[in-house]
Amino acid sequence: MPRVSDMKKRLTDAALDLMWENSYGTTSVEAICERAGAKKGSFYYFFKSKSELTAAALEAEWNKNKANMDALFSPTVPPLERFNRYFDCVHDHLAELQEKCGSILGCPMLSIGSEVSTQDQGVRATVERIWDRKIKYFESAIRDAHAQGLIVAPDPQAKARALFACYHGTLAQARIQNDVGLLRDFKQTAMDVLGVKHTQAVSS
Amino acid sequence: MPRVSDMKKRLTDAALDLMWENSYGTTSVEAICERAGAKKGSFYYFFKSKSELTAAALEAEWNKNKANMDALFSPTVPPLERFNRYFDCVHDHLAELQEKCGSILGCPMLSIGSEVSTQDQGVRATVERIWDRKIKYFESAIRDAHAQGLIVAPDPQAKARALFACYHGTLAQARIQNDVGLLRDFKQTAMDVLGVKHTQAVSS
DNA sequence: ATAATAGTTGACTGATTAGTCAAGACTGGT
DNA sequence: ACCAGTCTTGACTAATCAGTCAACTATTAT
Repeated sequence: MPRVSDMKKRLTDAALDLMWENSYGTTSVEAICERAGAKKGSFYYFFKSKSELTAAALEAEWNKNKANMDALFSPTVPPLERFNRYFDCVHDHLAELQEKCGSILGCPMLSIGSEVSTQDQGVRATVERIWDRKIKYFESAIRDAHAQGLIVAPDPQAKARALFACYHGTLAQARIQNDVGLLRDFKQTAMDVLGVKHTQAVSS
Repeated sequence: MPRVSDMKKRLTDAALDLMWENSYGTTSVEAICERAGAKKGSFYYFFKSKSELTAAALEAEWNKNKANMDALFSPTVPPLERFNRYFDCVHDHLAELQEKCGSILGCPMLSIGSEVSTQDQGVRATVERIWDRKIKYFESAIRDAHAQGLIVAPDPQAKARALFACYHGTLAQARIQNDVGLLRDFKQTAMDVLGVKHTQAVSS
């Protein structure tokens, strides 16, 4: 069997970078190719459309982050501490990206998903699928916190979805206002949403 | 003085409709003109770019909604009840739009703002400016609720910003998942964020 | 070494895009 | 009636876009 190529990965990486920093709509196939060092023919050898590439890029991003998520939300970590570590991790990552590109970029899945949701069911469904996986981390931590009496959450899934939505709203605001401030304050808001009894019980 | 025209309003209305249902990027000047019944020359008579039109459309939308916001957040209404009425109002509006176009559309300023934030400072700043006005309604209601001992919110502005972000996250999720469910449940989440003592104290 | 296969290339199409412009049409105040 | 000024028109440019294709090249298992 013949030559092997890392072009597929280069293309998905380039696409996610550009779409995250700018948007889905303003990221042209040409620009993706240029950043990936590919010609358009190569692009269409691997993907049959920009839409399909985007779905692949989001899945690839998930696979890159999964191990880290597993570590952050390890059952060996106290449940509320998992959230603190996760929020810190995202905050630090976005702050680092801000130094490179000058902007707080928020969550690429929210930006892309909101942009294409009424027009591209493939990408929309991919975002939904990945989010369902991410929410499971929240749900499990909430269930553990409830079992330990740290919070009252008779419906962990609903609570997880609510917190997930609140967090993504905060990420979106941080992007639009280009301000990490809200992100830093979110840990407190999260504890409010979770209904934690005594705030200062959880350290960072 | 010669003829008067409602074309400016027709154009901003058409633009907001299309951008809300689809996106900023996929809404072409041609499409806006077609819906408004204008030719491209008219468009560029009133606006010098799509970006400028968008800012004008968002401001026009604000002016359309302001009176309603003033009524919903009237100081004559019990403070926590203001939120309930506001969330109901947005919910009903989005549900009605869903019947027309098949999708839950979320908040246009979040969708548009997130899409253009790194590329169009004019539109970005417009979104920020309008949001600052909207947050004032939240802030005032929170301050009143605090004064009445319904909640503990020593920093009403921060609390208002946090709640605003959470709500917009929920709107974004509702759009991407095309599901009103989260929106219906948000009233409870809002009470959690606000730190309301007894949930059922507020009726709807 | 060679052939089957995976990957690459660049030139191409046709559609769509934002934005321009000069000429003309309509209308309200006088 | 008529004109100043507001608005409308349609044809235009030049750029960019997604996507196609046939020919080509590099690799690797045998």
